[in-house]
Amino acid sequence: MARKSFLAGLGSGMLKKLYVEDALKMPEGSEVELLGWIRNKRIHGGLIFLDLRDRSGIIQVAVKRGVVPDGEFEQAESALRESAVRVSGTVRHDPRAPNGVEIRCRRLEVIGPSLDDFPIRKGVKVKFVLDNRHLHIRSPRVAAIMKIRARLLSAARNWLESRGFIEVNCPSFITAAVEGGATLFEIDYFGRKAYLTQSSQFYQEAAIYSLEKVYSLQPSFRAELSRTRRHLTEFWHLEAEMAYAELEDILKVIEELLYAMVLGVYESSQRELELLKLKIDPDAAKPPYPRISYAEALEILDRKGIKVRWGDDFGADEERELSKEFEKPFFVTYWPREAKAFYHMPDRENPDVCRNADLLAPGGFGEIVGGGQRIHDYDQLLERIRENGLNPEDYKWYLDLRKYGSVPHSGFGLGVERVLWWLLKLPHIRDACLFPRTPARVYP
RNA sequence: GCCGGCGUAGCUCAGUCUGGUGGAGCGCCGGGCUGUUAACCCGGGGGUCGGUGGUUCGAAUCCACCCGCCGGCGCCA
Repeated sequence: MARKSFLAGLGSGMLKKLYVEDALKMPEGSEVELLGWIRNKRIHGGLIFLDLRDRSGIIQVAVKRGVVPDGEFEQAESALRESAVRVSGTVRHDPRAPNGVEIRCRRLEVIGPSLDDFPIRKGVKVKFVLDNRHLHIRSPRVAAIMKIRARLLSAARNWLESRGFIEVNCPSFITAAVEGGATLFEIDYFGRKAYLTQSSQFYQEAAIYSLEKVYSLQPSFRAELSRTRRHLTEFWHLEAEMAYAELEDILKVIEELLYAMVLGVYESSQRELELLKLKIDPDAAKPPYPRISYAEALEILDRKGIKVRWGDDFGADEERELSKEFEKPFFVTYWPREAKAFYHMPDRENPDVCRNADLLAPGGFGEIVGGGQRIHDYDQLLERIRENGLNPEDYKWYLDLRKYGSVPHSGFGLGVERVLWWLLKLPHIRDACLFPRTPARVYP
């Protein structure tokens, strides 16, 4: 990398060379220059303590009158929280400093002053934090979650690529529902009705006839007025589809992938997990995962005194109770036809159930992945579309896929924020997003 | 969509039951302070009490409607 960056014209080398976490590890007496933000400040007359934050951590900077030029001392005195500063000085190992290390400042420059008192501080309420999310994301906790999120996705991509899946990018504007009509965001597409996609599944099913094993990672949109800690209106959807694959094949992909994601976070993010006061046990996500059928799930619930009518989906209570029975994520397989979407493949022996599965996380977190085998026969798919009261015209191109060399295939969709929510035991799924979108919130 | 809660200073809240000139802590501003850890001490400014209408001599407070957000359910990843 060229040291003379495009920023060089702005001044004496703005390019950042050192992060706080590195400075914390440097030997006594090292000369350093740090660029960051003032997280907090304590003034004692001729001595000021700054807590300097950057993306990697926080370090105390001691600014003494007489040691730094007077003008710079006064700048430090008047700088409000979250002012951006450049400081240079000497690393001192001092037990009086937090973490035992501080910078004795010799030069200080306010690069970007805070024009107002920074509104985010400890003790603010949920509404205020969410209204000021654009400022709140500066907190070390949010930064840690976002770093982990990036590594989780990176691990997922690496694993899928290593298994021969090819990434595809699918449209977000669509004309027909994948799941059902009620949950689509309708938009005006130059006078025509269009919708925001709720899944890329159908496009991936098309793509397997070209690329055989594909995946995509992009947002899906659900116009559900769901006020719960596990719903977003916009969420990142990791979906994959494989040609020549039946139910059990895709279940193996799901469990291996999830394990790779958990392992990826475990191996890359100990610092962040520590900051979040979390311990991850990768063995608790190690395949194989238990597989219970929908029918078996009903029996378990029945033994616990919870009656579910055959054909009904599980509610929040049922999922929670069921997930208490398992230490690892577990599959609930072979759902009744009437509980699931039309494209799921009915089972050969028992056509009342589908060859599909939901993956539920233990500890009451509920569904994080849904998937299964798709109908690949033209007539069977047409029949199921009609049975569901849908118009085959709306699914013309999707049906077309069954007319030219159709093969058994399976796929799944994984909710990225759901996985993070479960893995990091977050209080709310919105904590897994930089700027969450919920029914009541599209700002900031 | 349904059930519940909340809305008073920049923030966190008290005051509402029982109507009578709006308060505290923190932040901010001014002063002091050379080892703090959410520093501390002294002083100061700061409000359409979510909105509209009503009752009343008088409404943050009582009534009606509306708006916004939070928690849960249903639905889903």
